Amino acid sequence: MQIGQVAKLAGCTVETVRYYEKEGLILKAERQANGYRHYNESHLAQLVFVRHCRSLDLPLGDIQTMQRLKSIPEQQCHEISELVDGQINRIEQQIQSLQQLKKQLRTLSKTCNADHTIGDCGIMRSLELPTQNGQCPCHG
Amino acid sequence: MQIGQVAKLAGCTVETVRYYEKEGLILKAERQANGYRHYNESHLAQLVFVRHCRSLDLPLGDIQTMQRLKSIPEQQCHEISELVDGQINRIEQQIQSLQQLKKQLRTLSKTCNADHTIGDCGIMRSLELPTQNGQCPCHG
DNA sequence: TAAACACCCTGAAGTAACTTTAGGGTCAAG
DNA sequence: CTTGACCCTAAAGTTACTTCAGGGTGTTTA
Repeated sequence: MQIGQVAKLAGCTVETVRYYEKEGLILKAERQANGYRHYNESHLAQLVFVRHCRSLDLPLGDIQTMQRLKSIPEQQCHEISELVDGQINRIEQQIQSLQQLKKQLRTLSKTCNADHTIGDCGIMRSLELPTQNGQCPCHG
Repeated sequence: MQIGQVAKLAGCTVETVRYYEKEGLILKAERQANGYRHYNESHLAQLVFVRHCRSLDLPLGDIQTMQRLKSIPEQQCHEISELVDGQINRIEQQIQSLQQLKKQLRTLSKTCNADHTIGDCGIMRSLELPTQNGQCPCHG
């Protein structure tokens, strides 16, 4: 199969497939006589694996590690769960900081609750204050 | 004041200050005889404004717009709240997708709850499945 | 007086994971 | 024989900085 088909089956673009090949995340495709890349089932499996990991936002470096581990199936698997758990922790931290951001933005938004001019706008006034020492409503 | 001081007061690095100048987010600093940048209170105010916006993760483009608006204080301020509300929406979407990610990762993590080898690891097996049509536990 | 040290300068490259652009070749159908 | 759908490469762009290489300035201290 050609790159367009393998990309479609894996749910990504052809550019992404070429990018993964260049970065060594999937094996280099064989070439047809005309120079087009040719893919088989095992290429597709690799690509599906990478995309599955990326759908969980695992970094490409972690995916490389996963693939290395996959090639030694007799080894104990704790490294795998460590990678996944590490990702869970990162995601949780991101959620926390986004929730704080949202709270701050909501507070800020409320300082402009009426129809008025920019010169009188509470949002603008707040943004002119430093974020330290609780001088502004959002970081108060 | 010199760049190191203004950076310290605004809570960022000198590199960031130079970067903002290059990008036109703050006015170009005057230069001393030795070529060092020289800052006054209004430079500091600009920098504080930019850093305040950035602490809310507003994109630099939005901050540019904010500054343009600040220069026409007689205009109605709805554009300001639109920018802030747009940011709130983006943040909320990010939180949503991160929470889904977390759920998927938790589900995945549970498929490896015992001491075993990589060849038998439920995580690895799940990652080999495509994410569409609920064939894997995490995207089921 | 010279060395050490804390500042400052520029321009370019690096970061993550792609995406976009520019410029072009291949192949089947009409 | 041209149109349209495919494929190719290399390089630059995306975001908001950070890091690096290489070098100047200014004060203090031995």
